[in-house]
Amino acid sequence: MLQLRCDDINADWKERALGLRDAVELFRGKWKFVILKTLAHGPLRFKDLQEKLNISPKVLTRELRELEQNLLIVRTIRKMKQISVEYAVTEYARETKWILETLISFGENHRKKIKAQVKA
Amino acid sequence: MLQLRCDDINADWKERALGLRDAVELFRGKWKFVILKTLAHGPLRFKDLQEKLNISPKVLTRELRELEQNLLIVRTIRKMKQISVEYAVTEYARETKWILETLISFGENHRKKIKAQVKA
DNA sequence: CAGAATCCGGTCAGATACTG
DNA sequence: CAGTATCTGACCGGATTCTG
Repeated sequence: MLQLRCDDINADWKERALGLRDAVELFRGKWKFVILKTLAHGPLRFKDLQEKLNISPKVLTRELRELEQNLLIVRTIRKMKQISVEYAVTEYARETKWILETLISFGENHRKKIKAQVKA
Repeated sequence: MLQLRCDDINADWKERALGLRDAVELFRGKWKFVILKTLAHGPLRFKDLQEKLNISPKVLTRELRELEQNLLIVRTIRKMKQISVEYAVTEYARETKWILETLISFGENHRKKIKAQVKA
């Protein structure tokens, strides 16, 4: 929790900034969106993801953990001859699709605007 | 531009991921939202911002530059006895308010969901 | 005043090698 | 197979000092 000073009349939106950060962090970084999209076609194992995305195991592990903690994917272990771990998107992840779409279209428009400005 | 492999049927959303990144980066970090909110009350000089936010000059400079490049603020130099540089939010910044609000409320809901899950 | 330069500790993405 | 361990180099936020 951020410590606020007495003369700080902005306490309310400093709290709101935390909500913003949560949302931003959720889809931040190079991989989260890509992983979600890849799993949208159907569940995949660790190895499959690694090969499809060309990502190092350490990074993949961390990204998967974060997505799991945010309830966007589920991790299920299958005891075969060889251990197999399957990752799948959750219903909640599908419910978040709208905000992803919102962000993407906003981002694309924004990019256009910046480009136009640079030329002008 | 990302290089895509032949077997890659996902070229379209790899491009869309760029839009997402633009949007996410726009309000990322510790300061951008706070600066925008602070300037929403009216233009301020570098020094004012520095004192209000208790931020180091290097970081403040970088954040202001990024916001300026993204057309969210404008920088105007006033030649007084002492040089004075004023920063103000743009109309475009006001137009982006809706997406900030969207992200914030989504983030707050998400936070609640995660907390509830942890307890359960 | 507005910032640039420098130094710092921490985190991040990635490559690589190794383990149960 | 599904990761962990280790090391790297880049970047981030910050403190401090210096300059036009």
